[in-house]
Amino acid sequence: MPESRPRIIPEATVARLAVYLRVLAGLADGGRSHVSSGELASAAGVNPAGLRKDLSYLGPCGVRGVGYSVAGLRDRLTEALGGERSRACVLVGIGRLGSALADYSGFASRGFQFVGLLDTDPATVGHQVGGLTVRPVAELEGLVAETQATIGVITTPADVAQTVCDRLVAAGVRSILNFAPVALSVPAGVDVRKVDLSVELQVLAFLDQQRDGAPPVLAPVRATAQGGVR
Amino acid sequence: MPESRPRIIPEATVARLAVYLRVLAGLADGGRSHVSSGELASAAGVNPAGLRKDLSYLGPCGVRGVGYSVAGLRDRLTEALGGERSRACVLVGIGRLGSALADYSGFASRGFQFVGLLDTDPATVGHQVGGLTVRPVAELEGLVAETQATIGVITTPADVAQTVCDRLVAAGVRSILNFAPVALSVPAGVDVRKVDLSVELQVLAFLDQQRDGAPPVLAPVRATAQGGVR
DNA sequence: AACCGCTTGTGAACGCCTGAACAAAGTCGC
DNA sequence: GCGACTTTGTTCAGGCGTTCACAAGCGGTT
Repeated sequence: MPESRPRIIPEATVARLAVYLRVLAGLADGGRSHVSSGELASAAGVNPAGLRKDLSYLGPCGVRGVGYSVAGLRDRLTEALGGERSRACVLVGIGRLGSALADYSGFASRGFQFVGLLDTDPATVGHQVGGLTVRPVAELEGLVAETQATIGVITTPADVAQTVCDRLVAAGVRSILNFAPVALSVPAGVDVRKVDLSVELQVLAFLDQQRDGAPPVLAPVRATAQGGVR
Repeated sequence: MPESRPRIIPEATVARLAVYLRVLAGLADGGRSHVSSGELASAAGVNPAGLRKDLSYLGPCGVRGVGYSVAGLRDRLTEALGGERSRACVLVGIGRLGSALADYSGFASRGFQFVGLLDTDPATVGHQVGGLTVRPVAELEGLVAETQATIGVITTPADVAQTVCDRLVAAGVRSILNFAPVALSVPAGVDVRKVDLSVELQVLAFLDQQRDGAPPVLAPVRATAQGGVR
């Protein structure tokens, strides 16, 4: 069984696979044993054909005429997305947002465990957040080396995000989730994903304005925004 | 004056315009009067040619041989993205994440003002968060009608997100930012943008594993830093 | 006034992703 | 045991977004 990696999986597909996995976990808790692509796609908010295409990157994993085994597909997706093993994450910048993330149970339940919380503010250092003690950023390098953390989450103000990022990379972190509103530059071999909250709101504001200002037919209106048809 | 909206602006472009606007605001504060597309693109983490194409949707707004006027471009982007006018937002679900968002200064500075915080938990209702008092969700309809809020932010648990969404839409909200890990279904004419934090982490975990497990040539590695958020 | 360098704006090619139609395959009913 | 129905997996075409490359235009200089 050496193969099973014939082609590479597009990043957009990987993101959707994570969504399917979550839906499947819910179905498994509900006692369901099988699902069709149509039902799964409806729950995930995507097109059934696209869902089947996504799953086909993993090789055949359904039964024609029946559908997909909930437990079987869940296990295969879990393995494809990185396995069960817990991944150590370091969080830098324990403000309001950082505290919320440190407490967010949705991470721990998916195998992501925060092993260190760092901040520069002496008033914050020492506090307990989500079961961990906030430590000074000076301990960043030692903490990463000690815990073998592979993921860094940056929730600092924009002006120090690049510096923090550089230190994380130098310490060995190769995956970074950035909430600071700046474009981080990193060497090749390091992945960055950016979440920009105010940009999301601004896009909504634009769509709102466009709707009001241009009543005549504009873009071909999506029949359904996100959810399933019928 | 004939409106200058000959073509529609792709959503991906709109998201980047918001980023450019933020960079320009920083440059204006720094006293800069002009920028080139190369410098602006570098600061925003995109390709210079793509940036020029994005800006071209607004019509010619630069001077050849010189670059873009910082203040002029900032004003034009501001207008294109919805103007200066403040937009009223309602936030439902005042947990850790909701509280963090209610306090986030990045929203208010861009014209987004929370006019109502709602929660079901009696222990949370009545608390002061970000200068507002948390109110029970029963007041949702009245609040939206009274404040003419156009944007709703959902930070509730997944199982009640759809119900909250339906009530927001029925009350008149036409733009929704969803942090709950479910696909919301809405009628045509309502826009939903979804932020899924655990999916972001899971994509990073996948890329990490792929790097370790498949040393042979994979996808053409981006030379520059920022992968992008589609 | 004309030239030259610099930067924008745009046209075209490339690649990726999405959405729909078709064939393969397995199961249920008789 | 055989036929028909259901559902997957795949193939094909279409659209969208991104990238490269070049012509057009403006300022400064001689």
